[in-house]
Amino acid sequence: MSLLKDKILLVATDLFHTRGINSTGVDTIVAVAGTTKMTLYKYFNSKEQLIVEVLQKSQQDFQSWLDEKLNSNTKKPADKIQYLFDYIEEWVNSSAFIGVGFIKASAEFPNEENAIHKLSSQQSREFRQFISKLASDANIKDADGLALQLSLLFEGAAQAEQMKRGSGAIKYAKKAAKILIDCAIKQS
Amino acid sequence: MSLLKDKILLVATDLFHTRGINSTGVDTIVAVAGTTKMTLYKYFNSKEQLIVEVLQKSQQDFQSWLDEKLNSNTKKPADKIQYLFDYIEEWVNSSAFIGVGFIKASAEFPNEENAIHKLSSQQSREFRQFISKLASDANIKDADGLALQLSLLFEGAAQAEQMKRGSGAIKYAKKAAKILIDCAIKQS
DNA sequence: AAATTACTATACAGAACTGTATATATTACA
DNA sequence: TGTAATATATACAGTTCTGTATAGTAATTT
Repeated sequence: MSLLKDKILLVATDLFHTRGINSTGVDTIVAVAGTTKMTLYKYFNSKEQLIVEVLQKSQQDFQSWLDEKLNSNTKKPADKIQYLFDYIEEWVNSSAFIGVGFIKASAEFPNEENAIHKLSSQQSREFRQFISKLASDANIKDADGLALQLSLLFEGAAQAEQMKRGSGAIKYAKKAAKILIDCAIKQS
Repeated sequence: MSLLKDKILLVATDLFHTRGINSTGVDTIVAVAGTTKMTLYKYFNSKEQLIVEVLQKSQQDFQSWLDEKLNSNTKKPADKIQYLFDYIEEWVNSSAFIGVGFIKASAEFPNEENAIHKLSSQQSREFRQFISKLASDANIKDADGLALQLSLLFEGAAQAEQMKRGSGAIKYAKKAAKILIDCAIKQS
């Protein structure tokens, strides 16, 4: 993988989050990345393709980080869901946090037929399925239902952080998550 | 209030939700509204002003509708919070529902210094305060905490509906809300 | 030394955007 | 009938946007 391609992806990710996707032109991206449009269009055949790769990389990076955190925890797999929001809180409160890509992208591309919207929607669904697996590993009966509820808290908290950085929403999301998990366990 | 101004607001609201704010030009708005740019710029001195008025009207309409629903319920004021998500569900599932304006706007204008972002953030805060009042009317101790949690569910569900219309997320948000409210009452 | 590869520099086509200028038509009212 | 207000039609200035064309530079490989 080229250094410049990485740099462009990095810069685009940051600019898309801080200024918005549609409000960020490729001219700005290459200027900040210290390269030219010719190079950008060598690695990405369109701005849409760049957006797609930014979204994919963002989600992969988050999932990898979260997987590692959950696996480095030596407790039983069935306990992982108990720690999910602790790690999400750590992630949201880290200085590197700039938002959840698929949430912003789905707002900027609301048409359900749009490729970027479809990708966002898929990423949201995959993350919910990931939570659902944690829930079923914990022998929770309505794993899908709990996963949906937790994903709402997650997306709501990310939304709140986007509106006001340092809102502290994630702290209350974590509390709510613990309550909902306890409740789901009791019914299993 | 002019009929044409109303028509422009109505059309802009719809287009902003279905195509995105930045992706909707004023030319498109006036074409769909059946008027001209000269008229649009007579009633709104800039596109930004139009966006602001669209957001304000959307939120006012929703709050009025919700207030009326809650007040037409003859039960004690202290019980209102129990019915909040029933009405939110009704609203989300209605055919008129096209999304929550301030959620989308804050995604398209992520800069916290931006006027539209500030308005979105304020509307989100005001809605949370509205829930908080319902909670304190119900003698809930940590009214602000519960209100924050419920607003996360609300915004998360609206987000989910935006990603996939008819996702059913609101049903599970309602269930989660009832659990969180019960839990908050027990601690009061 | 020649050729290939990676990148830069710059200009531009073509489209879309916000906002305005100018002139004209319609309607209401005195 | 005359005047004012309201809306239309149309053109355009000026900017920004994506994507490409063309030419040149720098480094490495054969």
